Amino acid sequence: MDTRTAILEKNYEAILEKGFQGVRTDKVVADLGITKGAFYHYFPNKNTLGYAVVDEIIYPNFVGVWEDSYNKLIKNIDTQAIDVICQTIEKIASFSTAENISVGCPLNNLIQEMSTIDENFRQKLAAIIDKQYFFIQAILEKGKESQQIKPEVNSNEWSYFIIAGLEGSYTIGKVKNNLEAFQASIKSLLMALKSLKNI
Amino acid sequence: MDTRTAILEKNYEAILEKGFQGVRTDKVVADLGITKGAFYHYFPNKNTLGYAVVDEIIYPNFVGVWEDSYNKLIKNIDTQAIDVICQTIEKIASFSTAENISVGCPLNNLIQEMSTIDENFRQKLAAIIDKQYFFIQAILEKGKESQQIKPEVNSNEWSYFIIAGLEGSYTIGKVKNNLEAFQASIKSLLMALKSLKNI
DNA sequence: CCTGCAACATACCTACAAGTATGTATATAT
DNA sequence: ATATATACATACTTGTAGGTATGTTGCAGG
Repeated sequence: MDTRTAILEKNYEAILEKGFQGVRTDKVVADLGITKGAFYHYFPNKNTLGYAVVDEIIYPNFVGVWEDSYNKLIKNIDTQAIDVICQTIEKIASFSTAENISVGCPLNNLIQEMSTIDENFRQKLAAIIDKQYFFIQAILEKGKESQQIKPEVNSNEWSYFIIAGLEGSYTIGKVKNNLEAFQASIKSLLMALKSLKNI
Repeated sequence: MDTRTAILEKNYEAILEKGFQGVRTDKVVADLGITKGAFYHYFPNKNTLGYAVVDEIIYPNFVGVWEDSYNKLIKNIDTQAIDVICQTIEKIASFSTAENISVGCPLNNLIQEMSTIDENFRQKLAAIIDKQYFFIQAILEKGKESQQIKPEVNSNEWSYFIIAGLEGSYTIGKVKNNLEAFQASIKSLLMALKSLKNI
């Protein structure tokens, strides 16, 4: 792996543990056997590193799953839209374990920490939410078109709420350091979604 | 107002703006016309100030609304449990404006920023969530007892999910710096809650 | 009236995070 | 073979956050 990628990924891990402001880039890259010089060769400053982590690691990770699900739905036209969403949520949730639940959701963490104090961060993180929203809303609209979903369901409101429910569940799991609480919250989210189905 | 309270409240405001780690306590108290000496007279260190903010400001604020609602319900026995919850959420949400939505939820912010890097913070913040959970679950159980709520509703799962939905909605509003997105998400939460009513 | 403590102010210290300046080895092009 | 750029390492600088040490003032109690 090239050095720049290694720096990015190690810092991503460090951000998960300590938060962006808590990261000491020189100590992080020391774990890679390299020094400050290498870091500042690839990144002009710490903030730029943070932006790169968001754009190159978090964005593809957090948008990709929803994009995949959307593609799955339009290819497989008889698939239930709500089921696709539920499966995606279950897939996302399955990455959480009792050991890692306390780190929370990387996206959520950065939003809370950085979006008020750095406008660049805010915009880049908002772009991720916007893309997630885009695909979820498209899925919901597909479901409404094919009469799988109740017509009174507002896809705009529900798209935001699905993201909110997910992120909020991470918050619960993180602060309680408890996987069961996270999963309990997710279960209600899934149940609420199933109630949107046309009977 | 006494000096200690003034220090607490000013720092609370600063934490909202900058996050706990971003707060410079000496600059904060300078706005009060006092100096570092006063701060360290009342607090042994910065972390202890943070704990006091959580215990003395955030806890009563964020638990109080749910406690009030619970008390309202048990006094007024013909009140609908779900309606009480929805009204409480609406009340909480009504504090958010286009101007302050970017600040996010103080509780949420601190959880994301501090709960992984300081176990004391985590426990104090978790205690708030636990109390909220306690009252919400009690309200849901009351509703189930009096057959206002569908029997298949799991009050444990839904209590967490209500908190998650609220906090997650704040996250959306904060990162998008957009009150409408926050309110849209809240609307879905309210709709989901109403679907729990026995018909 | 004087003693002692509460309630601050002022000045100082120390660690360290972020960044800079410079050096050097290796590869590549000419 | 030489020049040049890339990819780092090393050493240094600077600002400042957090905390300490030492005043100073005023008032309450004996």
